[in-house]
Amino acid sequence: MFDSEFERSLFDLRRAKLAEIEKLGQPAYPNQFSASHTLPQVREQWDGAAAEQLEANRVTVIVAGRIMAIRAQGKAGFATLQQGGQRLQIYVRLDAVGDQGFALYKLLDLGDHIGVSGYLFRTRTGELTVHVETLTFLAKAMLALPEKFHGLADVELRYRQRYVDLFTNLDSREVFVKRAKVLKAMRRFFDERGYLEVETPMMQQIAGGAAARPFVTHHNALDQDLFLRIAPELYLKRLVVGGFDRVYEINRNFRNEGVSTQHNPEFTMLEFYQAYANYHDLMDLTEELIAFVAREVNGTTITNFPIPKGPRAGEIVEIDLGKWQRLTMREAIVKWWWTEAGNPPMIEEFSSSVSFSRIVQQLYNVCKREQQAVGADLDRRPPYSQDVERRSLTVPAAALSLTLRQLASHGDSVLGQSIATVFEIVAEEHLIQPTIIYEFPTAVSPLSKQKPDDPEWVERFEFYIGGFEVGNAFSELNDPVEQHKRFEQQLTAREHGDDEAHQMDEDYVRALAYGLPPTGGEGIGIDRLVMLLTGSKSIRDVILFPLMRSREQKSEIGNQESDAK
RNA sequence: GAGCUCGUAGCUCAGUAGGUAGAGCAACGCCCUUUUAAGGCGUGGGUCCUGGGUUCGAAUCCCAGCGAGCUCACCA
Repeated sequence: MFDSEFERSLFDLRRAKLAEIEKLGQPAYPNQFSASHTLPQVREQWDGAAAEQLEANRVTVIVAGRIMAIRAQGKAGFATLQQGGQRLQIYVRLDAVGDQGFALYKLLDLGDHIGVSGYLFRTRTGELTVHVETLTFLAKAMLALPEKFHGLADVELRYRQRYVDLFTNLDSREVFVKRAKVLKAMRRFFDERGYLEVETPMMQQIAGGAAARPFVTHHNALDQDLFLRIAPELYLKRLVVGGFDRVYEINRNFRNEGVSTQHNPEFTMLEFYQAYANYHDLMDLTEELIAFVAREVNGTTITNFPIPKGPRAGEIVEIDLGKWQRLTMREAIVKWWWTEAGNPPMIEEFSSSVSFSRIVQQLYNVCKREQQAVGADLDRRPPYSQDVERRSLTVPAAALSLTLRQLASHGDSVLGQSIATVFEIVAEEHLIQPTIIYEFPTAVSPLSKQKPDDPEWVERFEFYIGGFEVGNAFSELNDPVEQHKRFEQQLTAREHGDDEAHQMDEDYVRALAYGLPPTGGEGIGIDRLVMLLTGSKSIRDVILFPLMRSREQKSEIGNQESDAK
């Protein structure tokens, strides 16, 4: 518990002060305090009250809070209490609180919790202040608070000791208040539209519904391995089969992958399903939902957001969550086609691996030329921010080169994957303003329904904001025979080394065999949406306790107990 | 998994032509009855992330490790 001798001796000192406080007749750890107002209530009600008004009609309040600043001044003194994210100053003077009360005041430290009763007034400088008449000790801070002006700035400490971050950095607290509002707004949105909120298994025997590697755990009594879910999708659709036409679930998914400013191994996802709807209905619903949540949380659809990745990383852009554009994946590739690569591809060229190879080759040639122009030593890719002009071509070059080889050896079976790769390379960085990208290759969408007129493409869309994907939706594949076939294709991919390929789920296919009505379903990354709405540049800033590598624990408090006697 | 950057007092940070460490806040003592990053006088507090190496001498230079941030890869 203690990081140093400094902390250990401070702890001892505070214990001694606690003993002194008890001698004054105040319990060291009282178990209750009845306040008349919270600090936010006091501020709301009397922030506008003038000094004369408070003098004429004396207002007595009983409030509690944590001491965030304390300034003793001889036989009087001030302190600033904090509660509910707000602050209120108190004024303590010997002739008002008496010897015992003032003795207690002198034993108080930064971080202590106290209760006071007294009347409101304004100081010379006009600050609303409680003129204290009685002081009640509530709990002691046994450790030193961070520096009062800068707060806790070390990001590692802010994540590991979030409890300190939350009361020292009120901006941090505000993010999580907003996060709660996001969840509340979403529930309201779906509840009002007749969706049923449900909870499906987090521990699953087959981790399905997404392409990702799962965490494995074990049930002792059943002696059976289980997976933490990577998505609730397959269970939610079973519920639609069961007759719950509209369901949603907001809960954690777990994916055994790296961490980044947009990824945490456990993250919160909203998934919802609506019978008799298709992906076009969901596009409308998505635009409505995001704008609704933005207005509920921020009062506006405008948000200022620091772009977290890509060539414009760090740039703060104004995003209007009420204004959307829609493009097919193929249209997006054409729209953001590199001008250096010549004329953009024609739609027909996406339909065979031979013609698509030529498209990929054109992009790859640009990378080669640029690399040669910059210099042959460009094996290592310069950071985006230092070389925006060059479009930082080594990584795209590597991906494009791999794609070319795959197309050459596997032909049409990797066409879908290749198109998705090209989309990410040319288009993703441009998707700052809300954009729906629809029509995905069937090969990368094992759970989506094909377009009636073109079985190589599915009725699926993803939406992008701020340069990253926020949600994913599709018309659900409800043909059990086709679903079984898609699972088998995934198994083949798995055998070829794709350990993120979907597993076979026979029971899910059986559920479909009972008849899933035409259904649209969608998943939205809540953490990312919260980032957008709070202007946070890292997902860790919107997760209370992000995953951190474990650290050695130091001496325990129990040891200190015995030492202190 | 890779690259770049960082790690000095409880906190926020100084300190490189290599000479065994400083400031502010916090703490402790004293003064001060309208202050607010209160003020004044005084005091204590550091395995300079860890382990090696170079050197007469390392917070500083080199190597390895640990932790973190960022960028990238993977994904939502």
